[in-house]
Amino acid sequence: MPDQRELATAAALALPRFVGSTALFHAAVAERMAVTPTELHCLHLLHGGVSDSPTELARLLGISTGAFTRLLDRMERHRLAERAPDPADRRRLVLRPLPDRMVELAELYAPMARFVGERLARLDRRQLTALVGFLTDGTAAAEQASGNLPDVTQAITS
Amino acid sequence: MPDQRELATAAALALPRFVGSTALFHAAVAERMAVTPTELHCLHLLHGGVSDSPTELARLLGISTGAFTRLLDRMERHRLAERAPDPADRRRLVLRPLPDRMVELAELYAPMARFVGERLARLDRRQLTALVGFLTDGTAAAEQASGNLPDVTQAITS
DNA sequence: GGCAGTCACTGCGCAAGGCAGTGACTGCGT
DNA sequence: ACGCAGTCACTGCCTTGCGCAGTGACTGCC
Repeated sequence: MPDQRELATAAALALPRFVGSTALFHAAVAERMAVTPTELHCLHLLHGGVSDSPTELARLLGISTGAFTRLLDRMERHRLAERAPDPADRRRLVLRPLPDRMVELAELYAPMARFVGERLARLDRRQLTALVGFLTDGTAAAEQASGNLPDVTQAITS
Repeated sequence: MPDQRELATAAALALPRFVGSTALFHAAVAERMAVTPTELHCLHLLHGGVSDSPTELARLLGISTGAFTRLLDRMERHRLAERAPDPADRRRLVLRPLPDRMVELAELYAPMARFVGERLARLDRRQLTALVGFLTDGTAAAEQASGNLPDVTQAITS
């Protein structure tokens, strides 16, 4: 019977592996759809309503706006998304996800979606709250940490 | 006050964002160390004792063995790891992580490590158990699903 | 003792992405 | 009103990580 401390250590070790294997799964799905992982990632952001702005999406994907233009070219060619003019600002674009290949996508994600669904259904309120809190705060922490990495040339700020 | 169902939905939505932002954070750390994200990922697997075999690591990283050879070249050049002959099988190699840049790495990870540590310390046993279970089972599910994706050409298996 | 299988490795080609520059457009300042 | 700095998506050019297919070295099974 593991104590609190051992559990925390186990969680800290399991976390990076989970992220790694999940990323690999995404890559496998992308390959099956004859699409790059970045395209798939962008499609998720688009479909999730996170943003529809090229510049913002490029930032979230961690690529330059130049690279994002080609990414969009590919996504249109693969019928994943489409460009639309922004009536409020003629410099900008508004991106829209296309439903074309969503069925295919949902099918590929089905096993994982089922796993997540079943696993979450087994948790009680307190456990779910903890999980959601950890994930959302972790997302914010990761985003903030990405843009504000400590200076490795300095000594450790004990 | 969200009910069980809303919490599960929130978790399902928060999960991919967490994975995405974490991957982006890793990429930022890698860039700071003048190293590719794949090198960093490999170093983690190596340092975590997951495996020290080139073929196995290539599989875990999702790249070919040929690409892994160049990856190793870079990692040796960057003083992240080194090759060593396997005395039991002269075809094989045994890889060893080098401690050289570990301090730098730990420093870059410090903010996230601190966040994770603090967040986990706030959870009770039941919550931690749920989190660890979700992560470990999720890792296994993702690995299995990667190698066994459903066939999208077939009709939906209602 | 031969032989299929596996190991790390290599030449070649591809394509995703960075960088720097471009034209179109915006809104602020005077 | 008008210029001007800033921002938008976009475009050549280049680098580079990776896949593919083939190679020599080595293993263990008949």
